[in-house]
Amino acid sequence: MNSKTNLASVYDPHTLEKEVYRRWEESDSFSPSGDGESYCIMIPPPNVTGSLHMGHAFQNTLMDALTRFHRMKGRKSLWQAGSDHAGIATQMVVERLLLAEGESRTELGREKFIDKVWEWKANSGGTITNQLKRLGASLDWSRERFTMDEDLSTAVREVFVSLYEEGLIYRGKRLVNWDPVLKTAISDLEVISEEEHGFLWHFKYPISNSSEHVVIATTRPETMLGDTAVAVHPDDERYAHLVGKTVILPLIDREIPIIADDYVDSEFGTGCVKITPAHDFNDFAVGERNNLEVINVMTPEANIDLAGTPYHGLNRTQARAKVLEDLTQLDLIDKVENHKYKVPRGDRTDQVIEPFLTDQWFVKVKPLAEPAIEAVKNGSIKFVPKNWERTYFDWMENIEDWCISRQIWWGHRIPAWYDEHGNVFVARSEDAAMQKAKAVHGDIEIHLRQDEDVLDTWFSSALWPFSTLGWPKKTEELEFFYPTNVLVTGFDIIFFWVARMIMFGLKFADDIPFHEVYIHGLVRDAEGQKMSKSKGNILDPLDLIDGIDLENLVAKRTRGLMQPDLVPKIEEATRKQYPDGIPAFGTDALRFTFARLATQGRDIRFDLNRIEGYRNFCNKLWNAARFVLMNCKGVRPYSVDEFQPATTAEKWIVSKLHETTLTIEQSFAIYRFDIASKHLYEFIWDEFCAWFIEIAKVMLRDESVDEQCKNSLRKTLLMVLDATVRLLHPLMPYITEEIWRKIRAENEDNSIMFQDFSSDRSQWADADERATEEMDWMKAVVSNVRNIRSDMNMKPGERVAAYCHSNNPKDLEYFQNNLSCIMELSKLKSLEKLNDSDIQSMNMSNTISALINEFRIIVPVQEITDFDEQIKRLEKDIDTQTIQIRRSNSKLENQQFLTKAPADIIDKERTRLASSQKELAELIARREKLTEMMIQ
RNA sequence: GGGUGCUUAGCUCAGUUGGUAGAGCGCCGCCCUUACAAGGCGGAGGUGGUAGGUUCAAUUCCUACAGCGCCCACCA
Repeated sequence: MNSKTNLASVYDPHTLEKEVYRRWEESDSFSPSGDGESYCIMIPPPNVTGSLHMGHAFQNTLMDALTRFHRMKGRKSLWQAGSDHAGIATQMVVERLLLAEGESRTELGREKFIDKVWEWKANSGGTITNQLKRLGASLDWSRERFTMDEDLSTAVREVFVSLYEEGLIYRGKRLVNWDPVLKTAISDLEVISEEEHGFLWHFKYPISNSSEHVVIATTRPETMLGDTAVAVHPDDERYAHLVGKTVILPLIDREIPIIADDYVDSEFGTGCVKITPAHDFNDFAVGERNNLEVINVMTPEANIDLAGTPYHGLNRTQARAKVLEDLTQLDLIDKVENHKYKVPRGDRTDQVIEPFLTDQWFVKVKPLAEPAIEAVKNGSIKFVPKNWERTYFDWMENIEDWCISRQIWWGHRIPAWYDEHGNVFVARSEDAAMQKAKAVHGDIEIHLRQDEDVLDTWFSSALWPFSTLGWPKKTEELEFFYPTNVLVTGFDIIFFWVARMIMFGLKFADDIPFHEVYIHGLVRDAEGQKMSKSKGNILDPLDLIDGIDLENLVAKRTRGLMQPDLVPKIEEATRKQYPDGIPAFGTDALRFTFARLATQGRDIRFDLNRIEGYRNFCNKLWNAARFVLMNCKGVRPYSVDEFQPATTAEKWIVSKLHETTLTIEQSFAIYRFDIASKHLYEFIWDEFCAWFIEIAKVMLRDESVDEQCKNSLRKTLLMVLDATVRLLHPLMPYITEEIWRKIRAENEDNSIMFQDFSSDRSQWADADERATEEMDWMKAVVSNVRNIRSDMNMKPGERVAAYCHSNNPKDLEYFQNNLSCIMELSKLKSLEKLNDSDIQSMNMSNTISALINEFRIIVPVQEITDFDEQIKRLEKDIDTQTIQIRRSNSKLENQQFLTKAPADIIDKERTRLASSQKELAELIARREKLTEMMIQ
């Protein structure tokens, strides 16, 4: 019996959490159940190569809280699990592993390499999903999906073919962002441009048949090998006479025209620009306008590809050096200036990206973007916080076609087949392509070759909200859960993912993919730095849950660094910051910390002090539960109907509970996890523990309190604890499950996960005003006595006698009702009520008194040693009140204020003035008293 | 260059229809009181980035400026 109803004496999250999660999983608690309205969240599928970082932990805590909240509210809830094949990232990981074993991707060949990737996925791909379980994530694992699953691949082909047939996917030779290390095209979004130091070189290009030359400026000397024109602004009078003439391109001796084009900024450099259409996006556009030749001078590796020249085979750096050297020899360098400019680098490789002319597949995005813009404009989809909508519009309204082909192997292969003549057949399968081919060629033998490229990973991600639910099949799940309720994600993938899901959802699933988009901030370290491996400031959420010793932490932070020379610095910083490693805080504390920090529109700084505080909060709750369970043995869990609070304190705590419940429900509805967690914390710690339990202790111990009343108290203790853990469950699933199961120990198999989040207790709110007034009065009396005690340096345990006086009937009633609580909570030996004549005759020297409304409480004191300090403190309070009175007076004397301010504000000001005056009188009296005592 | 966010107690941050400010941690003092020292009680600490404006009244609305940050953009 005891083991069943008692909680372990020490809060130990570690064993508790594993056991609880195991039970949930075994009882299949995460699948949608019940017959309520649908609630659905799609997990942003983590990369299959990933491991859980703080961002994931934060984001998934919020999603889990939402899912649990709505599940408890009775909705049939699905949190869809799954992961993303992450084309480039995964290919790089597996390639690196192969390399370590002495194998290479190219030697292995496409088929075998892909087999290797699947093999790797089977062995190591589940890391992050297992880590999510440690977070308490109630994802429906039975529905777990992978973007390369057969069903999802079918969806990808379906979408591709449909778009192609509609003319919204096309293939073409375009200048694209080319990563020369990966040797693939990447999208605009995958290019990160950062300002770097460089030079602006001024070259002299000789004018044909003339001794003159023009001076052009460039940051990329090596691309001059591919120049096909020099351009000036049409209105630039300095060069007007040159337009139409030609220059001889140095080193190559190619004759190229001088043209006029608006693109040129006359103010910049010399006002003459070299035009290299094959290696610059702007120049490409200029070339198209002016019918310039497009000369590619680079290989896919970004080496110079000019057979017969001395530059052939040189890489970019070498080529630049040689071009500069050769031009110097020819005295064609006019000058060199320092120059800051933006260098585009690939987000995966950090290598300089080249504009490169290749055949690629593109999505024509504008027609898709229009309805997607409209969906947000008309409020069908709401961003939270709303200001992200502007970011969304800015991008969507200026959207460029999306390059979706990638020259890698791991991914969805493009469903396009070519015959020997270069005809392309886009179809859902090779057979279907063959049929299309035969329709063209007749029934002859045709050899089809599938396109080598795969699709951008984000292409399949864009389908995630409906492909995971079975689309293109019309499944029940699709019907029931789509559109989903909310997407929880970071601002960094609004363009990559959110926008594309909206476009594709509207296009193919005939509806928006989600009603709301909750954008959360970035998790940074305690100093506000972005967490990154190379900074060595990464916190692993699992280390916060389980704890980690210093040596392991150092090892973890310094292992596998891209720049090994950073090791000593990182080690030193880590040893300094965590001399004792990181203690175990437990999942609930971590989750609560995230919730508490999740303020809107702001990044969050993760500070260990914060999580420690919330670990303490878990401990507080744990011990409060222990107290309740210990004192309520044999008390049957109440039902709402039979609940009838007997005492004022009960009425008060129940109305507080009701108030808290409402706040939390409202907060969840607007994604204010910070507000919800704040109110939970305050209710539990400052109301339930600090006052109600303390009152209950007094009354349960008080022999004059009858048994019926005590039983009512016990029921209320249990009832409030029960209700509280349910309110807390979405944020702290483990500890609340454990406590709740002890409360409801009669039913082993049940889980808090499926209990009502809150019952309708609105009828209890009626009790609150009276009860709250009385409780506030009692708290004020106790606080005042405590204050006097502390000021007078009385020992906390020392019982003192006290007296009180009031002629107000209400005070006297409250006094009667709360006598034992006041005495116990303020550690009084006695509390004698004085009448008017007692007060008159009483020797008030050596006493300190306080006034609560009209209720005066008088505490005799001895042995005051620090009069000066006490008087100084009083004088400060006197000053404060004096200033307040002056301020109130000046307001109340201001005719403008009296005529223009609303009546309630004026009343409030009058009340404030009155209470300040009363307070001031008290303070002055106390000061007089002290002065008097000091003189004695 | 365009956009956007932030600037409130030592630190990290709250403050939703304008009525002069709160929390956690830290700090100071007293306590191991039978749920909890991962605790209890009490306390100190803020000219709300700067300068104007609107208003009886501004942390809250408007303008300008400063500092920090982020996003977007084709200036060689």
